[in-house]
Amino acid sequence: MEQVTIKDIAKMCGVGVSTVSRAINDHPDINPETKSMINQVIREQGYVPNNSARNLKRTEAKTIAVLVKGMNNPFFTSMVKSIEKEIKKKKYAMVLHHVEFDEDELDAALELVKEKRLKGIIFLGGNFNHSEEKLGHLKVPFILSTVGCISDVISKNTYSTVSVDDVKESYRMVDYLIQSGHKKIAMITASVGDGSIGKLRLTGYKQALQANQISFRQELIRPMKDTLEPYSMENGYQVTKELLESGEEFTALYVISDMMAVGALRAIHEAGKKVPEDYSLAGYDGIELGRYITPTITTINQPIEEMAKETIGLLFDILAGKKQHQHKVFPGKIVVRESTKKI
Amino acid sequence: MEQVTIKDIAKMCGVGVSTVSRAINDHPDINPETKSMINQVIREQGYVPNNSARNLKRTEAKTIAVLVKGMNNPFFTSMVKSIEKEIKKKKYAMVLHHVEFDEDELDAALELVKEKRLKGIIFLGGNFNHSEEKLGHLKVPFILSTVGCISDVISKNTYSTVSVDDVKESYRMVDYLIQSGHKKIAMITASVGDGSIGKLRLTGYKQALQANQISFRQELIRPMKDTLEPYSMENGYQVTKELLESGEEFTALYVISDMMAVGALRAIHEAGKKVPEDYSLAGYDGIELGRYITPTITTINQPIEEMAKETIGLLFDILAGKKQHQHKVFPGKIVVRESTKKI
DNA sequence: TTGTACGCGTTATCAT
DNA sequence: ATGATAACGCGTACAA
Repeated sequence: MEQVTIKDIAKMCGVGVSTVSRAINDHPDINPETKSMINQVIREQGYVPNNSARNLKRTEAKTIAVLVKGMNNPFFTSMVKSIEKEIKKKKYAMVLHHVEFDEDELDAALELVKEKRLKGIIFLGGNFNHSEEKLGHLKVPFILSTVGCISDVISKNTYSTVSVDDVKESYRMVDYLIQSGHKKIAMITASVGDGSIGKLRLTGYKQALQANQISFRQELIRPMKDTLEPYSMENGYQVTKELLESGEEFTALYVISDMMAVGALRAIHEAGKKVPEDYSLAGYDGIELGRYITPTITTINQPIEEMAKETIGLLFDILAGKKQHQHKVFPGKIVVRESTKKI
Repeated sequence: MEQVTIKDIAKMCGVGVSTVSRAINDHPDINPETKSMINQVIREQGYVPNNSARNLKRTEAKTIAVLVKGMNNPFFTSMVKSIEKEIKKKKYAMVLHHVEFDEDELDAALELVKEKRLKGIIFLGGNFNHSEEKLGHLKVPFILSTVGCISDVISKNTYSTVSVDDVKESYRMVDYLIQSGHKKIAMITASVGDGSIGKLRLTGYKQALQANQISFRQELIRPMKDTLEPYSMENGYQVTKELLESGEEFTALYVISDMMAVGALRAIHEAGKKVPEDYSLAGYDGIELGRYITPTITTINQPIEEMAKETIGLLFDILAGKKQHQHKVFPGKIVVRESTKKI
């Protein structure tokens, strides 16, 4: 595997390595002729600079990383796209990295920082309950965007967050269902062990019930299955199926994510029932699919574009020393579509 | 940004760097006591080895890369998951890399090989029409899995392919529609410029028509829009909408991908028509969503699991020198669901 | 404008 | 079992 290096190119061109380096990196101090000659040879040889060596040598690179937990959720896909657009505007490079639900995003971040000389990190999704000690090792500024609850152990001024108020938005949705005449509202939420987003949204649910003098019934709360992929259609499908078969009465079903709501939709259909005639169905996230599926799904829309803008804007302001770490909360928007109705 | 290096750890432990290195990499020649002592310090300091330096020094790494073109298609997500499982079985590491539709996957591959010392590459999706010259620079074995047509300029024994026969499977689907009594079959295919998968599937369509003595009508062929994201729901939605508004008559609509079929479904619904009562609808890919949406979508199922297994198996056999490059074709399977009916 | 030489953090090789 | 040291491929300060 005789890989061609910068030295080989230099030799072939009869110049020094630094000259080749200058040609590659568009340095000013170089004769245009030598430069084009070198580029010619580079192309012929199919020479590609070794990124490892570059990263090793470079003191700082204009790159920021985006770490996504849970690649299956299309909500994050949209988020990443918006973020990427913003990063490109700033003439920075983005590296995208997925971590599985059972992986440690902080470990991944720590590695990436060393490897790529990152300027900053954006975490998307997941829970992020890490010890302060370990977090202390992460020296670059980072922003938690759409991340679940953060253990309050960590002082809030070491990082930023950008998200919607999950309790409030969840409240908004449940309250809307109640105002629509629903009293028996079932909910599919995160698994019991999950202390994050699922818990917050459940809190919103409880508050809405309480504010409307409806008593809370544990039987209506259905955690997603640990045995299936979290937030997946299959998970929503199975849980809904069990709910229906349990015979538990309800008129509305509030599902913690749109993807799961799609599964719920199918389970209801297969049970011979209709949405919204027999059951109203509400989701959360505002993914694209919710607008295309029939019936279209009533949901809480997270302002993806704005959140992405804010995330990047904030990160760069912090990098420039213009701002301190902050905790931005964006208002969600309830989008009423075909899957819910008044009763 | 004083990052702690292996030297610092060595100094702290009062040992040499090589000893630390041995501790990190589970080398045999090391005293268990020193090893645990070193690991202790490493944890305390939150030391993380620099991957760039490792990759630079290492002669070979047990990693293979998967390059995906078009991250929005859930079909690839499943494929990647299956592939990852297989790679892990072999005790190799996988690096996943997304490239946009307008990026050059070969450039990305060339970079990655140098940077990560890859053993092999798997390309997923896209077209892959590269010059033989440029392809020659890619020294590691690679496999094209579910990739569109490959320019026949390149000699077939420099790479492997694993895929279904797009012409045949497309034929199968269209023939099924014809056997179900459909004669006016509209099709949504790739944009005109795209000489890949779209073209092959169109060929299958034409052949099926011909075999059944149905004349081909250009008006029924609707390319996806270049202005929208390829293979997206929105694209399927818009194209179907135009098709319906054009007044062109048809009884079945065959869409080149399930994701676009979802968009088509919505467009038909909004036009006040029903699937399958007014129009039969068929997709291609066999994504999970097709089983959950109502009506469930008749489609061509690609045997993801088997293809993933074969892809990895083949790659490792080639690496071991046990096999030459091959071109495996898997049979697709038509899955008849609710979205089509006999007329 | 161009070339030489050093160092980035790590692993591999060789002594010890 | 352990330590010193030479690479790995590149960017860059400095000399020419």
